[in-house]
Order: sequence, then structure tokens, then C-alpha cells
Amino acid sequence: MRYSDTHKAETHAKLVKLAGRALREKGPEGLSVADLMASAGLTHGGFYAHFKSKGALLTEALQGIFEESNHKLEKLAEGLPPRLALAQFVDTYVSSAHRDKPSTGCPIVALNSDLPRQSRQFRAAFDAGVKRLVGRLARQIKDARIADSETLAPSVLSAMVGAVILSRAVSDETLSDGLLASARKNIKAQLGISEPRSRGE
Amino acid sequence: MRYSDTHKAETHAKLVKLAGRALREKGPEGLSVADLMASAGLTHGGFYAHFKSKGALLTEALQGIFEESNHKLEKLAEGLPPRLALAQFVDTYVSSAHRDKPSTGCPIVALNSDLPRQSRQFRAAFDAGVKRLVGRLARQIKDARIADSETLAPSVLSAMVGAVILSRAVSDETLSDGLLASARKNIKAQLGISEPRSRGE
DNA sequence: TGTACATCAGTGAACGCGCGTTCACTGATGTAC
DNA sequence: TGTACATCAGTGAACGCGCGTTCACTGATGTAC
Repeated sequence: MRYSDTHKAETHAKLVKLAGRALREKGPEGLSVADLMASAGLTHGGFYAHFKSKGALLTEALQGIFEESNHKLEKLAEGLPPRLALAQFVDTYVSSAHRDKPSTGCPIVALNSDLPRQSRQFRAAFDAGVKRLVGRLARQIKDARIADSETLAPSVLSAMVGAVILSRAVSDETLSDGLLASARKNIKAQLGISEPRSRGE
Repeated sequence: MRYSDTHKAETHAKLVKLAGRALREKGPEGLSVADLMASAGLTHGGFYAHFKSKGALLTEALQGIFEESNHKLEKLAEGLPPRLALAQFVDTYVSSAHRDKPSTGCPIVALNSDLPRQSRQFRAAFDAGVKRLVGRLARQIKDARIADSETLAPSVLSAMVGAVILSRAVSDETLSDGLLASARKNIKAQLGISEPRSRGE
């Protein structure tokens, strides 16, 4: 064969990864097959040797994103006591860094208003990802011995999601920063994990 | 003249209104000029007698939506004591009715992830709308004699926005309903306006 | 009062463009004999 | 050991389609004389 045994799988993985970024940056409609292939150094015709359709790629890319997010969150909490891990999660999620990097950020924030127009498979993958994230958050809240972990988790997630979404949507930077700070403060207060040390931040 | 004096203005207003609904339902890219004109009983060529471009229409439609939303909110609070008005706002916004009717709902929820890809004019109109809504909410919180009205308002808005967005994005209805209920409860608790009467709801 | 002309909201064919998708082909390599 | 063939990831031209936009035209009516 012209290529190594693993070559096709490597190309496939590369395409999924690139698509994951483009998907979050440009949305499902903004991602173009030709551009994606060009970004991988290939020509557009070869796309269909890897994916049945653009839709199939989108779903696979979304699954990959959620998988990757999950790993990142695991790493973030590693070795930290539950309450600190939770605070760390909120601070990292509701941050200007997250706001400014959609291509590597949370897919819920990046894709939400496109969702109603996507395929059933895509929405199913999204659902699974959201449920998994809610579950993880509920466990973290429970581990931190905070009451009402089950009902608190979805509400905390939606507050975090909403804050980053609004901060991204708004182009006035002062308004955007203030919004994030205010949300961080209130979410942590709601969880009862406001740390007194960094008040001067 | 073939048409009455007000005819063109009426058609224009009708197009803006129809565009406002289509915009929230299908997004900026999903709204097609030809479809819009057809929905008004006209042919697509006439569009440019009313608008300089599709972009100009989108901006005008967005401004119209925010205007209309503002009127709705005013009506909702009319005659109610401040705390009840606030609770009413939260309950109406974070509701399955709002979730299920994107075409007449809040544009922040409907359009957020499309925003980075829109024109400067469109984003400016969005900004203005968000600021106005935050201002209105801050005033309501202040009127209800709740502390921290300035920092609370953006955080409450983003929590409400996030809840409806997530509830719309998720296709599992139980998860979606639970999310809204949980968010309503927590937002009102955060504001200190949980009413004890409707606990059994 | 009657005729010629101007107005202008709306018509509908046509345009250029980017898109997702198809398909005959390439060319380096492994395999069969 | 050498030759003919099969394989298959990737190439690149071509397709049909929907889109935003343009433009010559229509036709009912108001206005000038």
C-alpha cells in the first residue's frame, strides 16, 4: 500500500479534530467540507472516503468534542478536594478565557441556537453530552456535601452556560466582563463555596 | 397612485414583523429573502424596494423584536407590586411556553450562537437590546427593595437565558422541564422572592 | 371633460456564487505467479 | 527474481441546487394641459 496501515485512521481522526474546532467556531452551517479538507492539506473530493455525509461528520465531531471536554474536566478536578474542585470548575468555565476561545470551549455554549435545525442524530449526541455533564456536576456537588445536588446541578449548569453565552454575544467588553464576574460570584454563593481570600480580585 | 398613501409603509412593517418571527425560528442564515416575500404574498424581486440588503432587514427586524419584547414586559408588570412583577417576569421567561415558541420569544435565547458571525450593525442592535433589558431588570430588582440590584441583574438575566437555551437545546422533555423548574426555583431563591403558596406546583 | 404622460410598488427572469456530493481517474505499493 | 495485476487514499472536474441580488418591465392611478 501507498500509505501506512494506520494512515487512514490517522487522517480520519485529524479530520474529526479539525471539524470539532471549525464546528464550534463557525457553526454547523458555516463549516464547509472543502475548507475542512483544505485545512487538513487534502482536496475536497476525498471527504467521502471518510464520512458518509457532512451530517455524519458533524455528529462524530460533536461526540469527539464532548469526549475531550470530559477529559479536560477530569484533569481539572484531579487531586483537588471536592469543594475546591467545584470552585475551580465554575471559575474556569465562567471565565473570559473560555469566552474568548470558542473553538476549544464548551459545545453547549457554541452550538445551542443551531440545535433545532440539526439532524436527530446530532441532537441525540448533544443530549447525551448535556446529560453526562449534568451528571458529573451533580456528583461533584454531592461530593462537596452540598444539599440538593440533584436539583442544583441543572440550574447551576444553565447559569454557567447562560453567562458565557451572554458574555460572548455582547460586544461591549466592560459589560461582558462584568457579567462574568457577577455570574461567578452568584453561582458560587448559590453553592455556598464563595472563597473569602480572592475578594480583591 | 395604484396603492394608498400608507400602503408601502404598511408592507414594510409587515415584512419587518414577519422577518422578526422567521429570524427567531430559522436564524439569520436560515431566513430566506424569497421565502419571506412569499409569506407576505409578494415576489422576491420587490424586496429591494424596501431594504438595501438582507443584512439591513435583519438589523431592522432585530430592533423591532426588542421593541416588541419591551412592550410585552411593560404590560406584564403593569399594576403589579414590584416583587410580584419580578416573580411574574421570572416565571414567564423561564417557562415551557417560552421554550416552545421561539418565533415570538426572547431574541437573546433564539440568536445567541449566531451572533459572532453577524454584521457590526446587527451586533450593535443586539448589544443595545441586552443593555436595555439588563437595565429594566435592575430597576425592577431595585423597586422590589432587593440588595445588590446592579450586580444581581446581569447574573439573573444570564441564568434565565441559560435555562431557556438549555431547555430548548435538549430534546428529552423530562430533562428539559426539570431544568426549567429547577432554574425558576433557584433564581427566585437567589432574589429572595420564592412564594411559599405555590410549593405544590 | 378628455388625452398624454409620470409615478412607483411590485413582477419575474436572469446573474454569479458557494455549497454538498459524485465519479472517473491517479499512482504508489503489496501480492500472485 | 521479474512481471502483471489488485488495492485504495486521495485528486480534481463536474453536477445540481438554493441563495442574494439585479434589472427591464408592468399596469393601475394621479397629474398636467
